[in-house]
Amino acid sequence: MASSDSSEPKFRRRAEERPDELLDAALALFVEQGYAHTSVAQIARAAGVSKGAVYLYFPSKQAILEGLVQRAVAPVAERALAQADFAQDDMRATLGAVLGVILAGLSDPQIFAIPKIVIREAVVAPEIAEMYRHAVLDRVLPAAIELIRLGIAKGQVRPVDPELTLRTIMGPVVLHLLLAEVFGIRPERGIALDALVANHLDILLNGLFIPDTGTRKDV
Amino acid sequence: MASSDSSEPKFRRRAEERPDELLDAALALFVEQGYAHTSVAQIARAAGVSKGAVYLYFPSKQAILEGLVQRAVAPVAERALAQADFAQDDMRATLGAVLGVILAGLSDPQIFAIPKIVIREAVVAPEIAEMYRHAVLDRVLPAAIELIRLGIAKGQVRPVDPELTLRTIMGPVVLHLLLAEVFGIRPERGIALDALVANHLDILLNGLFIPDTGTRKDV
Amino acid sequence: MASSDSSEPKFRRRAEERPDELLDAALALFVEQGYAHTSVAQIARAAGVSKGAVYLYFPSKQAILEGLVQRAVAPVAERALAQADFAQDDMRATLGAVLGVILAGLSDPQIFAIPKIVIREAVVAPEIAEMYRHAVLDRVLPAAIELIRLGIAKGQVRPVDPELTLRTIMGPVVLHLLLAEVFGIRPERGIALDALVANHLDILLNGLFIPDTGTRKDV
Amino acid sequence: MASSDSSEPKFRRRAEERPDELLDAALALFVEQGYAHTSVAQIARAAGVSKGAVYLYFPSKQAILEGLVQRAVAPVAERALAQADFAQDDMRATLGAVLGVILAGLSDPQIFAIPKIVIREAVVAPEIAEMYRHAVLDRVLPAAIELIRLGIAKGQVRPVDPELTLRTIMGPVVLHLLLAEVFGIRPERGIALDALVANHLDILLNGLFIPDTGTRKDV
DNA sequence: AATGAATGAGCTTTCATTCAT
DNA sequence: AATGAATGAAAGCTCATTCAT
Repeated sequence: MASSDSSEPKFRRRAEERPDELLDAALALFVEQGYAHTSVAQIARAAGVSKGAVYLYFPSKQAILEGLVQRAVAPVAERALAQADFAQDDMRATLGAVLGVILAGLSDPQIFAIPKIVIREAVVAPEIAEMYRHAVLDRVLPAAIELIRLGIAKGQVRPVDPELTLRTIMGPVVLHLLLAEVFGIRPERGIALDALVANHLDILLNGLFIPDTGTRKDV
Repeated sequence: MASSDSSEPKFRRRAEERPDELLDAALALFVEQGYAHTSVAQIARAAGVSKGAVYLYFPSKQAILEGLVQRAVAPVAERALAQADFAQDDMRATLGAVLGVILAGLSDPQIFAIPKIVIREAVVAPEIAEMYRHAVLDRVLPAAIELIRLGIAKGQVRPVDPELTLRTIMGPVVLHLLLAEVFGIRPERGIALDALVANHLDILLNGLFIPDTGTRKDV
Repeated sequence: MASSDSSEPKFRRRAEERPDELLDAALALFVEQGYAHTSVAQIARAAGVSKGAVYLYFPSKQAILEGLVQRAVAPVAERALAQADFAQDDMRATLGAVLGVILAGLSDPQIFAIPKIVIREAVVAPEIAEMYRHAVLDRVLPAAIELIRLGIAKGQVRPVDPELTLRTIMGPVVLHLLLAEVFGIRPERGIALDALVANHLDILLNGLFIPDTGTRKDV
Repeated sequence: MASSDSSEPKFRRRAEERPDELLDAALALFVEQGYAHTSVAQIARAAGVSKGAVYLYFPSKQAILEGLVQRAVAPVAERALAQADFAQDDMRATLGAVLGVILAGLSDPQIFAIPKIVIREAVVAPEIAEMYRHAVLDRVLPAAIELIRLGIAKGQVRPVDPELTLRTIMGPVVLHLLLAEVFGIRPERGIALDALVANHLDILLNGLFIPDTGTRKDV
């Protein structure tokens, strides 16, 4: 406006850091108490600001949740897509890698909290589920399905239904975390994600059953 | 207003059936709007009683939810355990039967609603998750695990980790329903539960991959 | 309730009187502080109930204002229309009667408060002005205009524009009250509504000016 | 702030014009949304300054409103008094001229907005009504009353009550604008201020009624 | 002279729960 | 056994005003 010195980044109070601080505070509270039972006042208090200040950065409580999803979502989508790219060589190695990345992501409670909250709120705030779907699922799932399809085309994977097989591949991970996080049901050795993946991959590779006639690959 | 609709005989209404009617009303509303966004007044109205009457049968709103879970939980446990009992003969047939029963149950929205609500409220009301766990999971899961263990012992199942393998068996079903119900993501042909189970069993039976050396059993 | 004596009007807590009590309390506060500066809590306190109880009878704060307008409006419209009916005989007597009724109504602060509030809120809540217009103005003004038209047809009134003349007839009353109520500007003798009407009618009857050539009716 | 002689070449913005720009912005917003529903932030934004800057020129939001009234008030009083001065010759012409000026003024929405706002806020901020009264009404009304008194003394006006007659003269204009601006009630031909004044003057000159014995002056 | 981040009191509204009837 | 009027403690959100920069 005036004339010259406008290019310098003004030392704004905390304007830069505040949104992230608020998201951090909100995430912790949402994880602990759920979205509905967390008040904006609590978030403000936890972030060390006044109630009104929250509305300087987010127009509504729901926008905080949306911001949370957005922030958590971008890196996951990036990483997952990256995995899909170098996927062309060995199907089995790729599968292990992808599952590993996803597990690593989801096993961070800070990140796993997001889909958990999204599932919680989906009934009542469908636009949040929608957002999550657009930002995560609609990117990751088709890529994964394509991967399976590719494996079939290359003769590495049996001619299964790619869409349904995706559920067979990913479902155990989801259930594992669901049982552990929501109901506190964990295998004896603890969450042991690597063991889960190993066991799961073993079955995917070799099937679950021992054939009646013994021409099958050993285990 | 007062004293008009006295056409109905002032027979005492069935106090016995009231709790069930209230649970029915509550379930429908919880499914549609979620627990938090359903008011006691709505439940009362839907059940055709006054707000105060609700508190004659349930000491609190949460008690309604608990009652709901209790009621839904018993038959499921019964049925699942029944399946596990006659399971000893053919592992593969049994697996198909068990998955079929579970799918049939969960694909009824009225029943699937219960675990969905439980997951929603578990964060804030751990005693509900606890109850569900005790009444359903702690009965069904060990039985299923035992089943797998038995299969291994009988030489029908490969020597996998039974606990983790349970997740491989059930996970796809859970994920399938989660994607469909929460995010509206369904395979092209619709929910198609039988197709899911068929594809899943196929993989469990034959593995996902085509072995490099082709001595594998045909399908 | 119990068994037989249901013909008796139940002694509901105060359900019958409450709305009126709330409106009374609201009116007093609106008059004193204006609509915007009166909180629902104040209304509740003034009516001797809890804040929540207000919402048992009115769905919103604005609904209270609307209820106020409705309640004040009906009798005024009735009375004014009644005046218009017996109007056929003597134009001048009728005019005095009508103005008298309106003045009597408006000079009751409880009633005058309503249009004052309506005018205040019209900018921001047009639906309130709309309601007032429908309920009062659209009934009273056309009737008055018709009265003037009739007087012209019967040769009692000079061939003036009825619509505009209505403003000449009623305007002084409105201005009188506006000056008195809003600015505290009153004639020396006080509000003196009868004196205002008398002076106004005198001018309407005899004109304001003395004609240059003196063939005019004496005063 | 800094040390003593810091001769910065920064171009000072026109601090002189700021208050007026703020008043312009505030007026436009007040007209559109009302005082209560206009935020200081909106005014600042509309005037192209920061929220904080507003408080450099006005100590409070209400002070803006007061400034608005002050600014609008002076010219009106000037003009009206000017009219009253050259009024001594012909009563009727003068009356027409004065009403014309007032109408012209009030029919400018920018100017009419001021008394409208004053009326709106008078209940809650009596000092604003007070100010308006002192600056406008207490100057204009006595002058007008004196004019009428003079007319009576000169034998041009019938011996009416000057104070009350003022209401007869001005009331129709006020009512006309009130009906039009607040309730959207306009004569068929539109606001037609000149027609209103013509019709009104006609009645003031010739009375409303046709005398029973017909010795009256023609029009 | 100017900014805009920050405050905090206050608003309307909702609702699980109580209790006089 | 049943009612529904009444309560009161939050909740989300707004905004005039202050003040560090």
